[in-house]
Amino acid sequence: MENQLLNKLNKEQKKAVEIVEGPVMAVAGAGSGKTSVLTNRIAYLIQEAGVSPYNILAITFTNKAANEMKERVQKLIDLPMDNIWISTFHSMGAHFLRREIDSLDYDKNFQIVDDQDTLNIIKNLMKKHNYDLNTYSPTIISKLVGNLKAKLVSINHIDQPIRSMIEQLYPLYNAYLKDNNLVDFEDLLVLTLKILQDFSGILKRYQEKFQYILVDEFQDTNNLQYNIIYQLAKEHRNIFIVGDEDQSIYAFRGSNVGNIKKFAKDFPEHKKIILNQNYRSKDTILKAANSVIKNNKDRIPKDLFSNLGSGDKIIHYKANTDEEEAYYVYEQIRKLRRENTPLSEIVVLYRNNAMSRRFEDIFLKYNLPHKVVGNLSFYKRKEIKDIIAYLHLLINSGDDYSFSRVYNTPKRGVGNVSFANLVEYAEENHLKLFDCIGVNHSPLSGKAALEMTKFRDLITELKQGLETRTLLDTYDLLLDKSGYKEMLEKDDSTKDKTFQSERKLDNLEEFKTIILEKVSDYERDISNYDKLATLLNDLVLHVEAEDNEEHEAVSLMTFHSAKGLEFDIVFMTCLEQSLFPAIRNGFDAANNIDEERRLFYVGLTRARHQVYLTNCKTRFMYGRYMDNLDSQFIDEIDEDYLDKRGSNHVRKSSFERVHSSKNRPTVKYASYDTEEKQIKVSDKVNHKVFGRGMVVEVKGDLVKIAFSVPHGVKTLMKDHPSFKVED
DNA sequence: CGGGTCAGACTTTTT
DNA sequence: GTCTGACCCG
Repeated sequence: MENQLLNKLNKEQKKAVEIVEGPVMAVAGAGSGKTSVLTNRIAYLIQEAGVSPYNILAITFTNKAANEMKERVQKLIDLPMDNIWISTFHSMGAHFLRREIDSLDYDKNFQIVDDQDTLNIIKNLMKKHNYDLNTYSPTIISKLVGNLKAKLVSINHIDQPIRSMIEQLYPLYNAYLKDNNLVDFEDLLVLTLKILQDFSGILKRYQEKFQYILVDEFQDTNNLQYNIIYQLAKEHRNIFIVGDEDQSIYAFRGSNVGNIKKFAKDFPEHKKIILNQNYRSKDTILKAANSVIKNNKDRIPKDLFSNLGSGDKIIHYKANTDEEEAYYVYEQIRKLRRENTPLSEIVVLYRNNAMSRRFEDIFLKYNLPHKVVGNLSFYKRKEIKDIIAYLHLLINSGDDYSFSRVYNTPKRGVGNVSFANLVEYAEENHLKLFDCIGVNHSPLSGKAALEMTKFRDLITELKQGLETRTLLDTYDLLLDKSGYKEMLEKDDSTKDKTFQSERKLDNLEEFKTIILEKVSDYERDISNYDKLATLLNDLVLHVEAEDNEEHEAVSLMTFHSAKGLEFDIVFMTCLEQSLFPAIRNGFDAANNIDEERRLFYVGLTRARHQVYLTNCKTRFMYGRYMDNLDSQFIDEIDEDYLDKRGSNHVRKSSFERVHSSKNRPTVKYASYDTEEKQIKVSDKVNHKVFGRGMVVEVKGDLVKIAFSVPHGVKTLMKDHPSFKVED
């Protein structure tokens, strides 16, 4: 049967689904139906080719994508697919290690630590070994350690004196992890690869298991991930990769577009399929996007096209101030809403999270429903991490890392001195911290000893009662008896604090929902202990509980988080040189610009119907005013596809193109200012330092401006860049 | 030991 | 402008 799995696909897409055997590389442009291809291919493998789900490994970039893919495949076929592995690299690593890590002499119940934990561990190690935290930034050190581990950088490339300190610290860090049975995010990949490389028996087993491998977003894989895939696929060679070099936006965290070329070399017999018919955007948008992306060097030319009609030009609006920019966006959205565009089909994109505030303020002020996507993760909040640490202690009281996090949260009157004594005692006697409480010759005395004993008894009690209570009851009891809840409830010294405490209490309540949702996914007949252990494991990997709130609201997010999404209307905001492209002092400028350009391209290609580009002349940010040039990317869009609006159009002739070779941060005043407005009495101005004021006198080149208290009347040069006349 | 104050930072992000 | 973290003092 020429079946349903294929009949909605075009010729190239069909090919990508039907070639079952051997390596296949699909170059899939934005909006070319990549997800359909992947899901249909998995369904095809199972239903048509008769491959067992057990033999399939599909790797996606995020957990969200993995869940979506599972759902979509399940909709396509009737067969059960419980034992299929559709996951991210990291959760795959976690699964794999749970089964195989004992070959490296770790315990199978290892705990995964996240970046924040890593940073804390490194900070503590640095303190312990008397490194000055001001001379060496723990953040940078932990980044370097991570890079070192992922083999992104060799120790030889690190300059002295940091190099020798890392040479000392790196082994200590690894030893700390291993001693405490901890595994960091990097380890999930590093150790997986190590096992695959060092234990041929294990490798063979997994090669046999994963006879069919699919990898999404291949341009975002790093070298470690590539090698894992290579090891698994090199025998059966049924590997299917999808990628688009133009959408590679994660080089800053180690992804390597070069892996696409590497694949071509390692699997020379591969078939290549190019998907460049776009089913998302109007043609004007695609042409604009093509005109921008073609400026990238070392790129295989590829133009997207669509049959969805040409559509309207891209609108560029340049405002005077950031506030005005946000207001413009609001006004346009209001207009769109009147024309019946659903708010959920509108997105506002910005380069970094700090830029969301202006839009939030205005939207809030005018009551426009909106949601800010992906700011700070729920799981990174202090109260959540604390409570998770408590739960870890219930699983394993010898978890010194969790112990140090919460032994004195809430305050139990156990300070640094007592804790240091405890640590020393534990080290001398080769004991876990928890087991040093209440022993003979205890290192603790007085209040500290008493409080720690209570703490120990609480954990022990809850641990023993784990199977006799429901997990929720245990959780409630924990919040209650640990004093954590009380700490937040009584915390009312200032109004602001009360508000924050309430939010924290809310979050802790919300955590119950997560427990319920996650646990309901697990098999019924496993013990509470196992449920809790699995839950904690899932949480570190940020396996999100489903978000069911499909509010009718405008989305606000960074360009990065928009990847993989699509909207009718896209606002690309804050498009100013040095903000986007974001220019970071010094390194690797040329490559950076290319990556920034890809990010811009990703932004454009999110839109189905209409793109708005906005920016402003003077932006107030980080407590400073700055005047930047227009983003060079606006200028790279072919003029035919651009509609310039607002009183501040940039005249192209005077537009100073900023080439990558001379990219200095342009926190200076734009040279292409619009038609000179003659300043006159009663004009309102906005001054960098003095704020708003009004012109009271014009005399030759000088003006007198009245500012509000405490500044008063100032005499200034007429066209001094420190102030602007407001419209 | 804990609260209060002041200096410094401040892309992007998933796991 | 806002948050975090180091440090000082009661």
